[in-house]
Amino acid sequence: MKYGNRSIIRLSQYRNVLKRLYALGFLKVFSSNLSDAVGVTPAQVRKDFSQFGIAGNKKGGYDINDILKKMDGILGKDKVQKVIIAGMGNIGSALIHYKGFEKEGIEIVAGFDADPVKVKETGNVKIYHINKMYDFIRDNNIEVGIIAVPDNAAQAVFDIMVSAGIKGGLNFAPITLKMDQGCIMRNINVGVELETTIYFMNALKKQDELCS
Amino acid sequence: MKYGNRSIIRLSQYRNVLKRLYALGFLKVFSSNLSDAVGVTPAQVRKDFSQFGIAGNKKGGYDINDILKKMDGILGKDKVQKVIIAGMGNIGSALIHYKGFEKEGIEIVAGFDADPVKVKETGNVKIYHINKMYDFIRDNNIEVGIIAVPDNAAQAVFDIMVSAGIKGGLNFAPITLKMDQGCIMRNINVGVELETTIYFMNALKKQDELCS
DNA sequence: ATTATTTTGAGATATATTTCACAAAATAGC
DNA sequence: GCTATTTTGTGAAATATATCTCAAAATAAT
Ligand SMILES: NC(=O)c1ccc[n+]([C@@H]2O[C@H](COP(=O)([O-])OP(=O)(O)OC[C@H]3O[C@@H](n4cnc5c(N)ncnc54)[C@H](O)[C@@H]3O)[C@@H](O)[C@H]2O)c1
Ligand SMILES: NC(=O)c1ccc[n+]([C@@H]2O[C@H](COP(=O)([O-])OP(=O)(O)OC[C@H]3O[C@@H](n4cnc5c(N)ncnc54)[C@H](O)[C@@H]3O)[C@@H](O)[C@H]2O)c1
Repeated sequence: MKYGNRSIIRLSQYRNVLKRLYALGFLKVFSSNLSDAVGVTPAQVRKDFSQFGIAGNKKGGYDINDILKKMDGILGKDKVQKVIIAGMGNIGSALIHYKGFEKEGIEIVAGFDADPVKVKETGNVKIYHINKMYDFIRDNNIEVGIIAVPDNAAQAVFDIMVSAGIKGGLNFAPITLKMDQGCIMRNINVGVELETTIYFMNALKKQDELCS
Repeated sequence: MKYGNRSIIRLSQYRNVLKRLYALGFLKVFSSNLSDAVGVTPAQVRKDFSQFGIAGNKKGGYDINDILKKMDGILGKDKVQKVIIAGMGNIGSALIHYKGFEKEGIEIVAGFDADPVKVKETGNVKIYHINKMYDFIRDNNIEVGIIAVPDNAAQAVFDIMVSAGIKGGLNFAPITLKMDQGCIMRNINVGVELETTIYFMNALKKQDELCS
């Protein structure tokens, strides 16, 4: 079964909310509760769930524990996913120090950098020189990589990742990586996000001016 | 004129590529060049451009300088956009130290944090205590804010931002902010992005197994 | 000057995504 | 047990987004 892009994004969001609800002691939830929390319509929630084969109880809503299990299955949350990061600058360090991934079953296992000053092979999560990345990926069967190097280094670093066995991950560099099928990278371009937001802010302002 | 969400995102991407091309001395570009660089189809580029009222020359392609001017107009790049950040932890510091926004006409003018240790009212971009944020936004007519505080503080901090005059920005906290019309926040949820990527990686793997 | 080639521009078509609308099921109240 | 109420589940309709196709324009070649 193949699900839509958007549906999977929302699935992950639903799951985050549900885990919090469950931790608070809640046992069931209505589509309208979830829709409020995630910022979509109730119909969207029900449509998504129906697509995922997640069933509720008419009048009784959905059983949180039940649907969390189903979601974990769909998202492949049965095993911890090991992730590496290339580039230990601003973004790379922020990610490697973030405590929030662990409880999502995502473990950052190592960082890599070309700058010897950044290397730190002691401590909790070790930072190695970039020329050790290929072997590390191979030896530890890493499949997920994060690109946090400057744009001009991104493609080269990514190519090494792929040749070593990386199958996907995130790219923070403001370029579009070239890759073959069989590899899935998602771009996070903060600059573009900001520009886009500012555009829609301006558009909204103009619209308001027209109405008044 | 109202443009689609996706088109504006791509517009910002096209613009990034075009600025690089122009810096390299290129004067014109074909839809297929741009589509390669941004990872879309040439038809998509032309459709977007036609929607934006950006015209090219049949056989000669598009004049980079020309269309950059047009894009700047659409994206409101005539003036520098001042931005503040709430939360000077991992993500907040990464953003405030990033040098790449300036050349996009985006200026991070201040950071704010509840932790007195993080406050640093000397230096290039100053970091103030969060209780100075309201006045700062008011006094400096700031309209764009970035939320980089923990999830449980995000809504409260955002409400202060809005009451002081913020009209939009980015939210890195993994929650959906409640807001009225007239305000546009874009969520950047790294955890969700990673989960989604991993899902599609697994889906791709399963598919490959079937084919082989 | 004529012909061949390239590339845009846009209507038509296809696909993806969201919302609507309401019957059917489950529960609660009396 | 019967009735009223709530909420799901899902086709159908609406909207949004992307691709296809090809005539027309611009240029290059001969
Ligand atoms: N920091 C931000 O807020 C921000 C915002 C938007 C986009 N980005 C993008 O994210 C990426 C990282 O940004 P940053 O601010 O962390 O940059 P940074 O300069 O702080 O860090 C980059 C790190 O990569 C290392 N590096 C350089 N070449 C390398 C190579 N070939 N192999 C391994 N490591 C190498 C550098 O030594 C450095 O430590 C950049 O592409 C940037 O454009 C960052
Ligand atoms: N760092 C990451 O890689 C990452 C990844 C995904 C999501 N996030 C999200 O981004 C946000 C920031 O993450 P982080 O890693 O930078 O966290 P962090 O804990 O490093 O930083 C948070 C900062 O906010 C400050 N703060 C707390 N309450 C505040 C308040 N009421 N007003 C002002 N400041 C306050 C803290 O003092 C701290 O400096 C969080 O919501 C987190 O879930 C971060």
